[in-house]
Amino acid sequence: MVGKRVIYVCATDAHGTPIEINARKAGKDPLSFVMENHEKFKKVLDEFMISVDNYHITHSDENEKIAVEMFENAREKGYIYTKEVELLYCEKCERFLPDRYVKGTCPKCGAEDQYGDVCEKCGATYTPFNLKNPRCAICGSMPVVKKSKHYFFKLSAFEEKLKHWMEEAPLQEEVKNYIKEWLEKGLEDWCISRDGPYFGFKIPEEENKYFYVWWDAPIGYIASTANYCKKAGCDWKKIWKGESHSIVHVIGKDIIYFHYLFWPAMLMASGFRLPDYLHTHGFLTVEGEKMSKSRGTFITAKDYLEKVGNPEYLRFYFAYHTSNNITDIDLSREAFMAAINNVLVGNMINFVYRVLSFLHKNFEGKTIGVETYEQEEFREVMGLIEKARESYEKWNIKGAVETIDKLASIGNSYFQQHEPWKLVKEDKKMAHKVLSHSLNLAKDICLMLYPVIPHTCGKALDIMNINEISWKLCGRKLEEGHEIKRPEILLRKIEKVELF
RNA sequence: AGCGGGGUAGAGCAGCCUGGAGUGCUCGCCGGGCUCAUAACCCGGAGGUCGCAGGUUCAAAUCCUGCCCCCGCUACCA
Repeated sequence: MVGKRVIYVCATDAHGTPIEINARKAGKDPLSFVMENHEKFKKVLDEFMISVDNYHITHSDENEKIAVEMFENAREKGYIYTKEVELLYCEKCERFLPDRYVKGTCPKCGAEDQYGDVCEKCGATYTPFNLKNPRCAICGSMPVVKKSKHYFFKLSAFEEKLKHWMEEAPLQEEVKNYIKEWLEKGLEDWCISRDGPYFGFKIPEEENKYFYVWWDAPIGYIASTANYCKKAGCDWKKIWKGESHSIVHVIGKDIIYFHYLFWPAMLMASGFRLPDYLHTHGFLTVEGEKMSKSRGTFITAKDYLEKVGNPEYLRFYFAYHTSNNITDIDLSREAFMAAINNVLVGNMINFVYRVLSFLHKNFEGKTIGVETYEQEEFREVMGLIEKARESYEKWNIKGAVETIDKLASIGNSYFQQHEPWKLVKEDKKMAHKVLSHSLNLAKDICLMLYPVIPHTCGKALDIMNINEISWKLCGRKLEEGHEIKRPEILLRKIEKVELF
């Protein structure tokens, strides 16, 4: 909208132990299991109007090729080595067990049924070897200790470079503080291989060893770009190795260290450029609690569509609550209703509609020429338009929405003060001026809110006969005689929410 | 346990870095107004010992120390 070209790539994360195990439980092979998910995700993106330019999957030819290349590249430079390690092995399942697949009694507080790496009761951390009465989380039998050779990535070699990058890059302060801990503690080398059975890419020259999912998952960003470029005719290497583009990642706070430590180190090791910015957001809670299947507060995108319907309500709710920090955002029935009914529909959309409706009924939908935003009531408007743009650019979406909401309040207030419904009987020309000013503001509100609710704003802009969705139209007056179409209700309030 | 984030009106936030009267925003609540608009909109109001206790300072929500509570992470779960 501001004239910059954006390539938005993403992918389904296909690999890992849980996928392999869940597929098996469902009686499916991992690939078809994952492809089913992939199709579902694509559908959800589509239904929520998330316009990803390329939605790929990490189990792809491009990704395997680049993952292997980056591995070979790092190996040539001496950043990869192998080491024998002792791991727990389940003889019945014939597999090595990741920490989370071992359960037992906490060695510290004696709490039963705890994971192999952390006790949820007392918070102690340990290795699965310390766990009392260890059991395989899949079949329940007693695991044995078994040796295996594994590949390690020399993360420790990148400590200084990462420190430097963290200091220089304009990243969120909370995340910098958080990551400092790892850097100050000293980085350990990172095990990047897993024994089969595992769903992933095979490591070259190995029989039964696979890349750990977090090796190839972030490479999926590059692979998705490569896949896009194949279709769009661009050069992914220029994007990921040159300076022609900015690279921005958007992630949740649970995967911070993969993206701020391991991933940049991987890129450095194999001659890629680093991301320019990473935007990290918090978790979604429901009624103040973690989403929980047993409490019935586990909501999927599909549940939402079935129970509430309009994806724009949720888009707006998230936008209205997402600021540029890693605080969790809470989805509660009451807050949801208030945001949609009072803020979005009541204030913002209502202003747009009352203007369209009045102009259509009284002036045949035509404006007269007015110099916009010069009078006292609109003193703040140009500044607010600029503020909204800045907020969007700084990933402070909430700030942008609040600013647009304020513009709607200015509009409503202006409309009320000038009472065009009275003026139209006494001084029709004056009333016409008021409506023309109001339409300019309504147009700007729709343009600015377009990224959040594209369907509704698109509909409103179409009624206004605005065909170009561009930020540069914000603050620009409509020509004398500009005509609108017959308006219709743009967005309705929610009667009730039965999400959970 | 260690580390990170947070604790500001009934709810959700901003303000804190770079001290200057609790300053602000949204919802909710109360009172009034308007009737163009989707019981929408406008004006006014009530409501807060800024988690607790100390300290620094002429002055602390803001800086320092200790404590309490909530959330998250702690590296082969992804």
